Amino acid sequence: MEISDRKRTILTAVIDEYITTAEPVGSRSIAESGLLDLSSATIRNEMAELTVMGYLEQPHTSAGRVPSPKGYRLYVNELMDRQRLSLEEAQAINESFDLKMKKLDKLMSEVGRLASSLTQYPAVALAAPVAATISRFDLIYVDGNTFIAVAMLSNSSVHNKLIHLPFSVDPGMVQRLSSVFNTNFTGIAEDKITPVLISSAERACGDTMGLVSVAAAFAIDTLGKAGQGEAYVTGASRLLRLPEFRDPDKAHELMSYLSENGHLLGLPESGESDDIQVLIGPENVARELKDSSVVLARYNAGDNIKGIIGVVGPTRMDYSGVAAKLRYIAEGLSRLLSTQEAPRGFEKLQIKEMNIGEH
Amino acid sequence: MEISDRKRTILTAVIDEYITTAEPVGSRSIAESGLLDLSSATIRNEMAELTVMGYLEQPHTSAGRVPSPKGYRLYVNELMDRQRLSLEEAQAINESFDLKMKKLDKLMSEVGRLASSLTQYPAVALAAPVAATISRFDLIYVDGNTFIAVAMLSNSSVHNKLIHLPFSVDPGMVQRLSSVFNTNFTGIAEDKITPVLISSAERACGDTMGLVSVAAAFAIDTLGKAGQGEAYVTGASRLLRLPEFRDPDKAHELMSYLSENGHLLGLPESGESDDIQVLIGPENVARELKDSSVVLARYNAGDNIKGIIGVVGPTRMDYSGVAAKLRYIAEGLSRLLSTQEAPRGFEKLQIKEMNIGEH
DNA sequence: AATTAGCACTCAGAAGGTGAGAGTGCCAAC
DNA sequence: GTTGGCACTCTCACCTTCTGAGTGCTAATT
Repeated sequence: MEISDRKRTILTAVIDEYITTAEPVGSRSIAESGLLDLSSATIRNEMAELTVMGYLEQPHTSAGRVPSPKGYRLYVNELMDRQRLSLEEAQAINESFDLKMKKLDKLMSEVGRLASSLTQYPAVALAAPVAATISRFDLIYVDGNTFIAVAMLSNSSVHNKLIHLPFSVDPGMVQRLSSVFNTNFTGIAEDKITPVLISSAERACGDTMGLVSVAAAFAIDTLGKAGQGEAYVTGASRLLRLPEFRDPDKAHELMSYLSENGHLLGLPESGESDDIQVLIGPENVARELKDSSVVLARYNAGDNIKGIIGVVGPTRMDYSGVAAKLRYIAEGLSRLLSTQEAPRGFEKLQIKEMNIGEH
Repeated sequence: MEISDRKRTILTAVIDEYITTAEPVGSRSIAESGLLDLSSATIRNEMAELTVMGYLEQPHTSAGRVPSPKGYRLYVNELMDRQRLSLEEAQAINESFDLKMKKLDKLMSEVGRLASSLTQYPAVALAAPVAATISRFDLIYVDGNTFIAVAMLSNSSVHNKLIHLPFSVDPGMVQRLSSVFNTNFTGIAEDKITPVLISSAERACGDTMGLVSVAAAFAIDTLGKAGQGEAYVTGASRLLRLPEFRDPDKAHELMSYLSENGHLLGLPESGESDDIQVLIGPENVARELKDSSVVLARYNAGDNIKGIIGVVGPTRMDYSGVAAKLRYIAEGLSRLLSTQEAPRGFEKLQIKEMNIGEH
C-alpha cells in the first residue's frame, strides 16, 4: 500500500513532536498544530492506518502514538528537512578547528567533545585503521646507552620512542643502523618485518647486540598501533538528561558499552556513501544499541587518514539537526587534514610566536 | 569527651555494615552481629551518644544510624583495618603493568582503567604538571619543505612534530639550526624563550625565513603541554550501579563534573604524605564532590614524573579495600617508571620480537 | 465518499489511605 | 551499668480510587 501525502505529513508531524516532547503524540495535538485543516477524528483514522502499516506504534491502547523504527527510517530518508546550521554553530565549529594542529589523537578527542557539546548527545570519534608503512626512520644518538628512534609513517604521522640499552653503542653504529633501516624497512607492511629480514639487516650493519631487533620491535609496534584504530567517547553523561535514560540500569548498560571502546571499532567498515549514515534502533547490530540510534559521518583526508565521527542517542533523536552538525564537522575535518601540508600551518605558528612575546 | 573503646567498636561495626548495605543500621543488627555481648538496648544508648558526639547521623527519627563524615574520618584514621590484597588482585595488577611500556598517556589511562575495574568505582589518573626543560633538540631533514622536530625533555619524554614549510631550506641550515638550538634552548624554562633569545638565535645561524621561530614555537608548545598535566577519567558509568546514584540527576552532576577534566587538576597539590590520602564528603572543596569521597595515591619516579591515581565514590566507600588497591598500584607504578632505564625494558623488547617471528 | 461530531470505553498514572515493620527513646527492673 | 519492655514515630509498600488523555466506532454532515 502506498503511503499518501497526507499520511506523510501526519507522520512527520508526529515525529517532530515526539522528538521534542518524548511523550506519545495524540491525534488532537496534531490537529491543533494547524499543519492540516482536519479534525482530530480524521487524523485519528489516518494514524490508525499508519499504525497498521507499521510506521507508528502504540505503547498501550488509549495512549498516543510513538514512531516505530520503520517510521523513523522513512522520516530520515524522505521526510525530514535538511537543517542548516545557525551562524553561531558554524562559528563554534570553525573556532574549535582553528585552535591548533594538535597531535592526531588530541584532535580526535577534541572533535568528539565538540560534536557532543553541539548535539548534546554522547559522541564517538573513531580513527579508522590504516595500513601504514614506514616512510622514514631515524635514530638520534643521545649518549652511549640511550637513543631516540623516530619513525615517520606513510600517513605523515611521526612516532618516537626513547630507548635505553644495558650496554653502550658507538655513534658510528647508530648511523649505520639508521641507514640500513631506511633502505630495508621503509615502504613495507608490518607483517613483512620478519626475523629473516632482521637478521639480514643485522649482518648488513654488523650488529651483534640485538640493536636491530630493538629498533625493529619499535617499528612493528608503531605500525601496529597505527593499524589499530582508536575510539574516543565524549559526553556520555549527557545520556542521563534524556527521559529515556532516567532508568539508571538502561543508562548504565549503554554507557558501559560505549566506554569499552573496543566495541565501537566494529561500526566503521559498513556503508560507503560519503554522506551521513543513520542507524536506527534495531538496525544496529549490537544488542546494547537496539533502543538507540547512531548517526555517523565519515571524514577522510588524502586516502591516508580516515575516520568516523558519530553521535549516539535515543531513537527519538533530532536527526536532522545532528546530521547537519556532523556533516559540517566532518567536512571541516577533511579540509583541515588535507590542507595540513599547506602554508597555513606555518603562518599560524608564526603568529602564535608573536603572541607569546607580548605577555 | 573521650570516645570509649566500646564506642569505637560500635562505630566500626556500624560503618562496616553501612558500607556493604547502604541502608541505615539499627541497633539490633549490631547486637546480633555477635561482635559485642550486649543487648540492643545498650547499643542503642551508645549509638545515641555517638549521634550526639557527631559520629553518626539519623536520616529521621526511627530510622537506623548512618555514619557522618566525622565518623568516616575517625574510621579511616584509626579504626579500619588495613586490608591486604588477595593474590588474584595483586596478580591482575602485575599483569597489567607487564603489558608494555606504552607512551605515558596510554599507560596512565590504562592504569586508570585498572584501578576502576579493581575497585568498581570511577577512577581518575592525573599526571602532575612538571616544570620541564628541553634537554635535547634535533631536526631531521625529510625534504626541502619538510622536517621533523624532535625534543627530548628533562623528564625523559620525547615529543615530535612534522613541520611543513612554504619554502625550501637546505640541509646545511637544518644542521646549523639544530646545533644552535641545542646550545641556546636547552635547560631553560618555557618562559625564558623570549623573542630576544629567538632573534639572537636567528642571527647565530643566519636564518632569515623564520625557521627559528617555527622551531621555538614547537619548543614552547611542547614545554607548555608537559607543564599542564592531564587527567583521565575511567569507568564513570560504574556510578550508576550504586544506590546513592540511582537518581539520574545526582549521577549526572557528578559524572559531568568528572568528565570536565580541567576540574580534577585542582586536586593534586595538597597533601604531602607518601601514603594514601582520603577526602571525605564535605572535606572536598568542589561542591559537586560534597557527597562523595575521593581516595588518592601518589606515585612518583625520579622527581620528574609525578602523578596521582584516585578513585571517586560515595562517602560509604570501601575505604580499606580501595586504599589497599591504590597503594599497590601506585607502588607498582613508581617502581615501573623509575626502572624504565634498567635492562628490563630491553629484554622485554627482545622477547616481544621473538614472539612476532613465530606466528 | 470523505469528514466530522459525539460518545462509550480503556488505561496509565496521580492522589490518597492504610498497615506493617523497623527502629527509636525511655523507664523500671535486674 | 545493663537489660527487657513498651509506647511512639516514621517510611515504605501496597491498595484503591479517580482523573484525564486518548482511542475506536458510529451516525450525521458535507
